[in-house]
Amino acid sequence: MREFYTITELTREFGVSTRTLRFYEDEGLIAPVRRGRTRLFRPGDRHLIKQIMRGKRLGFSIAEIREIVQMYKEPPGEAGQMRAIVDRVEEKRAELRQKRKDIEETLAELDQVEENCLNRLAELRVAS
Amino acid sequence: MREFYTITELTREFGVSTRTLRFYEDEGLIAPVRRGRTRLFRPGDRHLIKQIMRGKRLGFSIAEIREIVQMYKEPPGEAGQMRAIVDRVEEKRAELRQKRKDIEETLAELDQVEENCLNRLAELRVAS
DNA sequence: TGCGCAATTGACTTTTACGTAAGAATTTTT
DNA sequence: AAAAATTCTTACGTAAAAGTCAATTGCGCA
Repeated sequence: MREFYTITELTREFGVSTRTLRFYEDEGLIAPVRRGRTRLFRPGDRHLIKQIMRGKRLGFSIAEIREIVQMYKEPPGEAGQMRAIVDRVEEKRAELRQKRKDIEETLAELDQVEENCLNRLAELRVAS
Repeated sequence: MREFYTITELTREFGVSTRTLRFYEDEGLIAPVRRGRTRLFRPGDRHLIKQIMRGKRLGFSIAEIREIVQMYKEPPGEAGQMRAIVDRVEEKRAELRQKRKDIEETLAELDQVEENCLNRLAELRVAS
């Protein structure tokens, strides 16, 4: 695994602009190290960006994505903190399950649309 | 099934404002009938709103949602049109499958987070 | 050492998806 | 009928998530 990535390498890989990655840094989602003023992205940063993109595809806001990635990296703390995290994890899971249900329903309706189209095509073939 | 719903009935059911429903009408997502100037929403409109909310939860933009609901109601046309719709349906399905994959991955990572927390809690209990 | 390219910061702009407020018209309630 | 509530249109405002532009800065290299 490579030690560092430049910002443009990652913009190409993920199909985003440099502005976007810098914006995510401003927002506290990633924290690449610097050589002088130039950002150097490590594999960990790259993986974080992957998680951010996933969150974006699922329609989570930056704030929500921040919450999620913070859960990933929360250091082992005391019991109360642990329980709080477990609770927040369960909340997010509930949201994700809702989204999954929404997807299944939408897929089912699209199946219906396709079937109607194919039936219609069959009719046209008979009629002609 | 009721014949008509008022705008506030639906705002309460779906947890949105009247502004939002009027906005969706401006955007061509719904087209309630009128009695005078007042909007009357039929069951079909209500169902459309349900689909819109699903789209929103999945992070689709208004433009994307418009595309989807238009596929639902496209009237039976000629063969070329049918094939075009089938293609667009397949595109949307691909997007939805990607989202579903994103959900599975996120759920798996959240499971991991929870497990770490529970392990940590167990450790704390032993140590005390 | 001078050139060009990539990277940086900062400021301003844009788009999306509504929120909010004003004022008039209708409808409903008392 | 008068008061209260709902709805309407129109218009301006705003937060989030970047896009765009300008003015540097620094690195690789011929």
